[in-house]
Amino acid sequence: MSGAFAYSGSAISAIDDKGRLSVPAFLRKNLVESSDGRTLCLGTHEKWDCLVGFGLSRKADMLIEIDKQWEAAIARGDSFDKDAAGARKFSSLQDLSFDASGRFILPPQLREIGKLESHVLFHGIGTTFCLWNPQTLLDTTDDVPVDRRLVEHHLKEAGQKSGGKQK
Amino acid sequence: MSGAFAYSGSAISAIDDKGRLSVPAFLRKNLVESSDGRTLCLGTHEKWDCLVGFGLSRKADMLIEIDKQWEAAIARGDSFDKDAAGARKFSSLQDLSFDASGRFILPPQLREIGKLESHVLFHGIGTTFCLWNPQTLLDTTDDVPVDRRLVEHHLKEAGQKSGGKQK
DNA sequence: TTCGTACCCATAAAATCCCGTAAAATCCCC
DNA sequence: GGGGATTTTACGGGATTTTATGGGTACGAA
Repeated sequence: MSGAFAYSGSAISAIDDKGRLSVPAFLRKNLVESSDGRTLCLGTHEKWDCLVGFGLSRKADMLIEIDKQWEAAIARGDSFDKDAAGARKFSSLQDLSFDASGRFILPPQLREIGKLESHVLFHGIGTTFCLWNPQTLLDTTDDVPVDRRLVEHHLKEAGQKSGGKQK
Repeated sequence: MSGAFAYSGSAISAIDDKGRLSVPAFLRKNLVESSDGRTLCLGTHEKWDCLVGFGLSRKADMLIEIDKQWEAAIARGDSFDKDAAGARKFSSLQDLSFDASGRFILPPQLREIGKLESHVLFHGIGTTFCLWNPQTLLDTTDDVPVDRRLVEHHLKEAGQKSGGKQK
């Protein structure tokens, strides 16, 4: 079923002057399969200071999930606020399509909330992946289990590139 | 089935002097599919201080939901007033059609009830979407789970635009 | 006639597509 | 298993198309 996608790995990617950035190649295949096209769902993370992403099919799963909860509740005679559940899950989610070369436009709201500046660290965590400002990830005091050495490596790499280009 | 439409994301849209406003592009495709044409169903929200919208096909789903509630109630030995449920769901609903450029006229009653003034925040919550006065949404004490940062961002954006234009 | 509404045109801004390039990853043949 | 050849990637930049929105106009109902 659609839950068969396990996102893993990490990579860094730059945001250009037009606000575009490319989906790292290692996520792209998964996204294309899971979305039946080049679509990426992006939203704010409920707890962490980053964005979350996944393919379209996960949205359908979320809808089904809510429906199941509702049915279970009415069977018990309990009330269940579908709209509240939906708002929590869907309100920040945007469907973005990326072009043949793998790039999409990062909407300014999400960019601001995710504190994303010049570089974005993509970071698979299983059913979803996260988009971090690498510095934020290093500085965070939240309990985000990542190997800091990896982040530092990516940061160094990104620094070299942009450092080399800014003449 | 028709429930395949998951409305998500948010955007702000302005009401012009004629009372027209445009359906944000990200909702339009869904609406056209779900309505087999350019139709939008709009009504008041049962609990929140906003309007609800969706495509035509959702009306059939709502009937099914009421039926499920009724069946669940019978199974528990409770009573369930289908007519009351129907009235709650359907009486405020209007089918509106939007033109080729995506605009429709907001009926004055709905506009008043939804407290909609110059700008409307469209806000997908899964099977439906909401139309809020952004300020009302920020001020609300109801349990409406939204990322306030998003609403604030949209408000700021809208303020800049209209602020710049009002000479 | 006069209002309300659908339709048409115009425009600026934003999103999408297309083409080019250089670096990195992959292949492949001896 | 090395090293050049080919393919993929990550970007930059320009051209085209879609949006959001203002404003006019014609048509049907009151």
